[in-house]
Amino acid sequence: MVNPTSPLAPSGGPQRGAENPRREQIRREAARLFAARGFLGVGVDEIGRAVGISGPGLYRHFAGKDAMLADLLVGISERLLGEGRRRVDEAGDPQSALDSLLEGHIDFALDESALITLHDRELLHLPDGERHRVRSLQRQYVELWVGVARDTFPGLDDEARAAVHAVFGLLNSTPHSAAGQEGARDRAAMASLLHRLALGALAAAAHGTHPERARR
Amino acid sequence: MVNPTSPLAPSGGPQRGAENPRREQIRREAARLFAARGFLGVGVDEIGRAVGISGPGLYRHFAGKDAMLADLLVGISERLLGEGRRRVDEAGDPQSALDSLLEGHIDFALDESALITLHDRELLHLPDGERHRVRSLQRQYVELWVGVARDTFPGLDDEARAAVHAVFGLLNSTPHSAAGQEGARDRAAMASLLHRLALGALAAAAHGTHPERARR
DNA sequence: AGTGGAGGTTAATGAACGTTAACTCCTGCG
DNA sequence: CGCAGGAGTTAACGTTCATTAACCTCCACT
Repeated sequence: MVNPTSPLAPSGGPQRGAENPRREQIRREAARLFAARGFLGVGVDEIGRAVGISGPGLYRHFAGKDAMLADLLVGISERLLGEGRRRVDEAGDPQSALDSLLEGHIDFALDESALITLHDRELLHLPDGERHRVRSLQRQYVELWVGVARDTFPGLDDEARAAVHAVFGLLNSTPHSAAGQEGARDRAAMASLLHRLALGALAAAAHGTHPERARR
Repeated sequence: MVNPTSPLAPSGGPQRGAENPRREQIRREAARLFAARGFLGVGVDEIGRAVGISGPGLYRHFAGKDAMLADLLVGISERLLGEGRRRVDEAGDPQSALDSLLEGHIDFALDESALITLHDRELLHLPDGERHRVRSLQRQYVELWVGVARDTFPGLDDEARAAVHAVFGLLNSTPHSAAGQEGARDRAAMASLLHRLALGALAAAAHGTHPERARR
């Protein structure tokens, strides 16, 4: 038997999901359920039912419920950081680096809102080792943004880190408004709006100690 | 015996917490624990221990664990909406109404970060009746902001609601950054930063369909 | 043909947890 | 004095739930 904690495919393989379709299916359904009712609010039987097998059958693919959550959160964090670094490397100047970071994060928030929800909601339910790993990845991602934001807006000072956190809160708000009431505004309009909101926030933070009626 | 679901003090009394010190103590500790480990992650014994009584003794003050969460979330929502309405009524023009709304929400986010965390994290664990009530209050609060935001920034269109949601995400990010790493930046600086970020975001959203290099 | 392992199944186990029962203690009051 | 009832206590109950055990069934490959 194979130890499910170390999947067969070489870790960090090329693209995620190509390794084992059943594992990927479990990931998808577990993410959806965890986002909807919380990690502790979902039973393994329910996850099993969602993928067409029942309860303990999941243990052929994951070492346990914790391991599913860990897999999801580590995956998110690695994808965000990897994509982010790639985008910054490929950008010519700080401004386009920031635009690209925004675009990437917005795409992620819009396309994988379940994962974004888990990202900062369920971190506390991870076992210690995995939690520190995810925290470390998140920290590196924040630092990547802080550097780009400082280069783009030299006015940003020690406030940069807090401003970046706030912008993440802004961008990650989509699950709250999209899952909400009105008929789904189309993706492109939402992406554009989020982009403008975030840039406006950072620009205003860099400006001075007070808004000084900067509106028109 | 008194039915704990309907507290002795007339509902909607003048100021919260004056009614029964033990009840208020339970509220405080429960909020702290729920924010730290999630509603389902905290047992009643643990809440009891935190207030110096043990486990089932809580049932003399609340009808159940659900009722504690409901009390907290309804309380938050009512305070936010009530304060918000008061501030809008007292303001002369839309711009100062928006400033006042921002100030109130920022104060709340900075001073009661545990409650802010619960506000959008644990709504799904409420029983149906209470959940609809909280949702209704939250919706009214959003509408209050949307109206003021539209008056202040006439450029805001049907995007106003999504923009307001995003600004809430921004303002409510403080638990993530404050509980985080660096030495607690002092309250005033953080409040000012959040104020500028939020105003900058809304102003940028009102501008046009694209940022057009609006930075300097 | 046969075998071994991957991927399922159901039943059992053991712990955690919310809630209730039954009982005690203290205090204010007629 | 007596007693009602608010505030706690511990013990018991019933359920839920993650995990393990034991067993089964294909299928790939020698």
